[in-house]
Amino acid sequence: MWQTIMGMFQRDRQVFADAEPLDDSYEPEDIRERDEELEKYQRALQPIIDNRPTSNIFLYGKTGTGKTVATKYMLSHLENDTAEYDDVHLSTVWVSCENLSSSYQVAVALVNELRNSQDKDRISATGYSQQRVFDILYEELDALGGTVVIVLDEIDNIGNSDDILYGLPRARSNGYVDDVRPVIVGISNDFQFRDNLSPKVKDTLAEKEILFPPYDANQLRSILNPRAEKAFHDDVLSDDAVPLCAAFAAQDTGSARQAIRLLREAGELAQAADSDTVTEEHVREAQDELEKNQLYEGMQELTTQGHAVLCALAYHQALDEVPVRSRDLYERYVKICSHLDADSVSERRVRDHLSDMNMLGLINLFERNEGLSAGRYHEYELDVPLKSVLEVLLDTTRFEELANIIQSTADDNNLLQSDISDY
DNA sequence: GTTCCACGGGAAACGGAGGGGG
DNA sequence: CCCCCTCCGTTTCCCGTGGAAC
Repeated sequence: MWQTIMGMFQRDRQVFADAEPLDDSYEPEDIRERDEELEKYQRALQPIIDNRPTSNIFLYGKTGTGKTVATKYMLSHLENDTAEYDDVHLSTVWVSCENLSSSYQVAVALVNELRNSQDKDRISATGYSQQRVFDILYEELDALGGTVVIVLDEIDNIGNSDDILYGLPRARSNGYVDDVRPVIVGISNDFQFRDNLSPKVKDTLAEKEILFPPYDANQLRSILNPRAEKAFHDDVLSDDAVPLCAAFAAQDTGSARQAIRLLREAGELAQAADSDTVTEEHVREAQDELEKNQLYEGMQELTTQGHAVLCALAYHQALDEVPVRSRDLYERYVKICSHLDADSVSERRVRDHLSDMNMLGLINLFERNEGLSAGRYHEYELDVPLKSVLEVLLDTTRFEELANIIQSTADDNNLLQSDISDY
């Protein structure tokens, strides 16, 4: 496989002039294909300049539709422009709720964000009561004064623990804060987030909504073109590279992020192959590569229980006993757990793990219904090559031995041959 | 139309690991 | 020291559902 090569790191021919425009954190100076949304956004923020009461603003749209980038753009303009007016005092706080699953955690993150900018001590993520954290938060906000724009990115992560959205807009009318006017900008990937909020929150949360629809292929091309021009040397990109990236991304998610990653990956593949141009073929390879990585990461991030369930399914796959119904899979799973000297979870919980893995695209599910006494049941099989599951399991502590057993079982049944060719 | 089954969503609760604060 | 807080994966219930067989 891998061998040391002399001059392994010698500089390749460069296809990239400046890869930064293809980075996730790159902020373009103009935002394309979002004129209507930006105009609405600007109107929604206007009252801040006019010193009028401002509604909270919610942006809805799937990932990669420009919500975050539009917000960064609007806020930096807003900050610049408020500097002109002495009577407008504006601060902004930005919290990404990506890993925060409750209002409590969001409140802690907000406090820490506010304190961080003033070099005060952070507070820990557990230990306080919720009300205590909210009180600390109100104190910090009050100390800032003026208008504070609070951006809660990926706010749908908090699910139905939405107290923070009740508390913040009412902080002033409830007398928790005196000198500060909070404006919440919520960014959500989930269109139904609003509908699932509790009724008391819906009542208090006067909001303006802005929808960010997915991009189509034409729009993605228009977004990619200026970045591609900056990122690559002249004449490196073949004419069909950008349109193909746009087409793939438009078909799948309509996400600009996906299109950009695809283009970067294609560039990296072309560079690695020491090619002068980035071709259609490189884009196709990049698409495969990214898909594979996503599945691989999905598998690695499973919990021990998830790995055990996956391992059980892999065993059935190696025995060529697929699709397998969950009750048979469960028996295998229990045996695997006792072999590993690990606790086994209930059948109900195993079904949850299976449905998680189905969501990740790791496994296939078939619904069967045999009526009267056989009833309704599901059957499962792997949706990724057995070989790649084994690769992950071999790398996972506690599972190496089992992975080897499964591997030799699969070898006996000649089930790995075809997988190698698809992979 | 009725009957039957496993599925899967939901709710409540648990327990042990994070950590307050007096 | 003790009693308080939240979090997470889980258990243990309950219940509505689809659809072939009766």
